[in-house]
Amino acid sequence: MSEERFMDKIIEVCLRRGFVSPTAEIYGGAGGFYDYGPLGTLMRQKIIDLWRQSFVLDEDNIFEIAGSTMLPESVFKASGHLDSFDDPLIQCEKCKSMFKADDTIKRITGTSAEGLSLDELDKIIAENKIECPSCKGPLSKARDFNLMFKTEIGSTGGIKGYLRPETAQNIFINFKRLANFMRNKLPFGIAQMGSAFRNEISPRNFLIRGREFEQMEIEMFYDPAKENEHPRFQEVADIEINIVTREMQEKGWEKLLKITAEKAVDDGIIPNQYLAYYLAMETLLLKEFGIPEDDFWFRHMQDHEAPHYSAGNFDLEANLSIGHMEIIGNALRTDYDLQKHAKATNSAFEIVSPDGKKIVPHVCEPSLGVGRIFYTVLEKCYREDERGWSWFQFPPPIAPLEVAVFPLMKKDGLAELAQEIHNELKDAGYLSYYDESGKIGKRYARADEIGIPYCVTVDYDSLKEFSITIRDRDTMKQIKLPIEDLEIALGELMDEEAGFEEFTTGEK
RNA sequence: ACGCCAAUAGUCUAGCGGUAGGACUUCAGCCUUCCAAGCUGGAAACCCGGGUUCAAAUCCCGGUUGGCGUACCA
Repeated sequence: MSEERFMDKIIEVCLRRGFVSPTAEIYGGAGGFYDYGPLGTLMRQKIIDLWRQSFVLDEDNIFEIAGSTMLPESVFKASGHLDSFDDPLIQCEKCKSMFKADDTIKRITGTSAEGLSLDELDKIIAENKIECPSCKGPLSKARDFNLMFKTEIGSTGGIKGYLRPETAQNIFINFKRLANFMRNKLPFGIAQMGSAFRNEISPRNFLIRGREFEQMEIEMFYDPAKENEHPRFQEVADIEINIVTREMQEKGWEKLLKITAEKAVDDGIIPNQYLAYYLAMETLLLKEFGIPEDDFWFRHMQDHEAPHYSAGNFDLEANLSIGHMEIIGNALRTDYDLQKHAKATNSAFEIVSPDGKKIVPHVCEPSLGVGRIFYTVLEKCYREDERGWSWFQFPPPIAPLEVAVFPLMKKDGLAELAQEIHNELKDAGYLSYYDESGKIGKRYARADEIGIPYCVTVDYDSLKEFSITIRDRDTMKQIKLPIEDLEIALGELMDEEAGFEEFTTGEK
């Protein structure tokens, strides 16, 4: 029997407390699909909102769109996804290795087998007596191996459609309109948040690899001749980021390279300012989410690991209980996609610069996985200590519920006053939760378990002298305040303008 | 995708041919003047389909889902 995985503890809380559950569970489920429950939805939204604030709304030259998840085949023909996603595969019956059928045939016979049907491929393999390239075992029949979900558009099925395997293509195919909207002035960025779909062979590891996943993405278009003139680079120049270079990977690394964004660009470790800008921004965002800075880093992907469109990826990997997992992809897509779509539609995807030069912009793409970040937050915020129950140390800005209001007991008018305070907090915009059942200690435990940062307790002093008590989730310490100061104090605590310590030492 | 293993209330689990049991949770009430598991009562489960059998949660077959290993993850 294997011992309990850390992930199982996280999954157990997720199921029990309404964070995440499998889709279509009552019908046996559907592998690789998950539903966010009541608390999960609240926290997911906060994660998205924080990304949106710092990556989109705070920028003057970035706007967000919401594109369709279904796109016609022509898009993926042009983008290269059909070629690299839709492969006939053969598997060795003996060693179970899988190979691309056409590649294997070409290697053995020297003639191209691209675009042949499965039957034709099988025929060639049989005629040439091709065996497993690694163990000489017998090969299975060729199987279509389609990583994209395919369907037909329209009742007669005249047009093939696919669920998008990445959100990015919506932006590229809207480029002309978007460039016009952005008044044809580089640099500009288009953001998008939404679902993408990949029909994974075997989805595993909960939210880490599902068949539907959400991405928060920006396509940042810039003039390649000005790749080191990001308008706001100076604001992040001094941010220290963790890097694992290709060289470090070859030697086997133990320590992360910690380097400022500016120095990394100057030293040629990160190819340009646009990419470095986002590595710094992501570092800041993940720290805001409560992920310790030593638990994630940017790994310069080896050439063979990078996607077909990428001229260099620095993927953010997190140190999770199940190993090092890619949480964010950062790609330099160059002008690959725009050129492909321009060619396929027989048009030009260009921006005319002030000096009259025609430029096909290059693209820097930070692509953040919502579910993966969500899961990483759960793992990194999970706590077990002497208090006897598990709890989540969510940073207040992403806590699914922000404050819980309890009457010490439900008699003597305490419940009524507590309910009133709860309603006022809701009116003031807090995600407040009211609970009067059972003993107070149990209610604290319940609140801790789902990471509510502050509990407000109404006791007999509240009736006598209009005071309440705020309990801090992290320290279990309490402070007593006049009721009228509650909203302001909570505001400062939630925005992390004031620490709980300042209140307890009487500085506030 | 292949191989091995597994699936019982919301959660964790006992049972392994003949009335499905516990713990936690939850609900109603009692108790309770600040950190879960005090009392009473209630609700709640054998993954799906087929087969064997007088009788299947239990045995067999298929599927689904999950874990591990290999593979895959542009």
